[in-house]
Amino acid sequence: MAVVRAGLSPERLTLAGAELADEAGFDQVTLSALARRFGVKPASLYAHVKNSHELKTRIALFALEELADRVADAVAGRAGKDALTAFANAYRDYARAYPGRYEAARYRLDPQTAAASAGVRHAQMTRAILRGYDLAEPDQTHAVRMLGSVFHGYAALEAAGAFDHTDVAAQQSWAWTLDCLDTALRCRSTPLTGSPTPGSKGHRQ
Amino acid sequence: MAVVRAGLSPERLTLAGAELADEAGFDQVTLSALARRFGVKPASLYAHVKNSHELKTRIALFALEELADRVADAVAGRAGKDALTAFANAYRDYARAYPGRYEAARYRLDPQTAAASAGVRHAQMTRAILRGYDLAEPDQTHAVRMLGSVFHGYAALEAAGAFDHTDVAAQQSWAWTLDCLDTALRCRSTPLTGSPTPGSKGHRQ
DNA sequence: GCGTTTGCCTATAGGTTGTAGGCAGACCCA
DNA sequence: TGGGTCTGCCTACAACCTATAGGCAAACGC
Repeated sequence: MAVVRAGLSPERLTLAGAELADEAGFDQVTLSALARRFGVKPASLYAHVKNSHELKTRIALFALEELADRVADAVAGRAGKDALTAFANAYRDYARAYPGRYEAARYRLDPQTAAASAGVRHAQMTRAILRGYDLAEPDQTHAVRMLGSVFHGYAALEAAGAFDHTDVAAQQSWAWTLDCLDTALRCRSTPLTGSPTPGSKGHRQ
Repeated sequence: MAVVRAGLSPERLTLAGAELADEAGFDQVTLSALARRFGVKPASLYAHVKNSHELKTRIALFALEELADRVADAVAGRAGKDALTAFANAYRDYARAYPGRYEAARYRLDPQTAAASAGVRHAQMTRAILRGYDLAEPDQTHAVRMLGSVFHGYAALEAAGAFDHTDVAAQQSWAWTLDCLDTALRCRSTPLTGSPTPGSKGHRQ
């Protein structure tokens, strides 16, 4: 019987796990299922990943990185509302195209792992977007959190099917929401002179 | 040996499951763990709940109901921004006080179960809040989704510890966000007369 | 008191996690 | 080319969770 090695590696396991997550859900990502996918016994995987938690952590880090790359691509060369929209769409599109990976990206990481993850790039890019809105600290931090909440919340609710029961397209609500955020952020901008009137267009860049 | 019946019932199992979720996380809610909590064998629970999925569904429905009750209490007799803040705080406070139940409330329900759940009350109450902002359809639906996204997103990110790394209190960002939402919604209101505020592109679908 | 129902039990099977140790092909070097 | 080592996947096993089937005794109705 020709014994052919499966060619396992942490990277291949991570990628296959991400694919499995997209197909069956992140909670279905198990070492047994992954072993079946490679035509291998479960115990063999322990030579490449320490345990189930490490595998999931690797998938989470991979997804965070991939998402950050896409967002970075999307916002390159854009500013203001244009950048906000590009960022938001890249985010939502990823969550829709790769639901399992997106779910993985929300896997709880221990603090130091999180600090070394692409999660920090996400925060940095969000701050970059906000440069177009002239927000001083701590308002900028507040805005980072608000945007993160909206993006994640929308993706999560949409994925959960929460928008399926009403006959209004999720796409339209998304556009409306982004428009609303842009307006709100411009209202909050701190122009060098003049009164902060609602709807002031004092954002540079 | 005095045989004392444990007094199991679907309701007691649901409540105990909710408590277990708050203590150890919703993913740790297992029939075995629940059986241990009652000093009973796992198989005994199958006389009261069909399987693990049904138990989790019951906990989810319970949490949705409980959360809806709290929100209803909070918004009673309030309107406008006052109501918005009360709604939002009731929501966030619940997520912080009962993280496991809140997680359970996001458990994926099949469509008809969801339609019969307290989830519809949540949507109705959100619409009630928005009566103070004079939004015509489909803007009202858009706003319902945006608010839901922010509330859920903020609770989820906060629970995940996403706000722990920056030295700005989550409470302040929360207040800022609510203020921002109030402003944005007022900008979007459709007064009987007067010019649309800058930033609104007359999106009436 | 008798029969039925209720409530939890034991026994059992299958699936997933994780550890320990074995074996053979692949690789390195002389 | 041959010998030694390393690598990669294996079997075996123990523990835990889910789920089903069937048993037994207390509780209940009359």
